[in-house]
Amino acid sequence: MVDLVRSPRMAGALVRKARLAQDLTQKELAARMNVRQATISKLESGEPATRMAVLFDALAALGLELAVTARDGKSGFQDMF
Amino acid sequence: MVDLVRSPRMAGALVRKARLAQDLTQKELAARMNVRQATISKLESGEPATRMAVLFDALAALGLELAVTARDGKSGFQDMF
DNA sequence: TGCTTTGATACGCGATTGCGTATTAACTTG
DNA sequence: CAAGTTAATACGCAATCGCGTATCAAAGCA
Repeated sequence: MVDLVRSPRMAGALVRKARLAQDLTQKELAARMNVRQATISKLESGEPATRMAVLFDALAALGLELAVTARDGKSGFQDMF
Repeated sequence: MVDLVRSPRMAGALVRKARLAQDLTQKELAARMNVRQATISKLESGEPATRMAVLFDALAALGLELAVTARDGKSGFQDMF
């Protein structure tokens, strides 16, 4: 299951999905990142003005990371093999 | 060549690399995204407080997108095959 | 040697962030 | 049912965004 992330909304949805999959509350995730629960709430809601750092911190706290791919798949992951 | 993006700095470096690979100036990329050249400059410098939307817009303007992967590679792209 | 292009940086501005703290609605559960 | 949990939302605050506009050094080129 590869999740594409093309927008703040998709990023928020993904963070929420990953958080729930790991049985974490917003408060617990927030604690790991040293941010407030309210910040997680906004991040998950897809707030476009959320700071980039918050997203990366959340992904790191969830054991995830992002990889860049070309939109048409013409390059990028090809090079893995 | 798989580019991992784990931080604002990596994101900035990647945007710059992709932009230059496409022979674009900061001004041209900025025009495509309807932001100022100065905003691109800050994005590429790795400013952590840059808005998420700016990053996604830049990637879209460059024909790129992000895919989520687990940090240990235990899941995610495995599912592609 | 100029002239242009590129990218970093600045000022004032309005908007919005995340913070600390707190409240509240919707659930869950004993 | 009462108590607790979870997540959305709010207020005042300091900080910083991106905007419009602009400047300037470095580099490229005529």
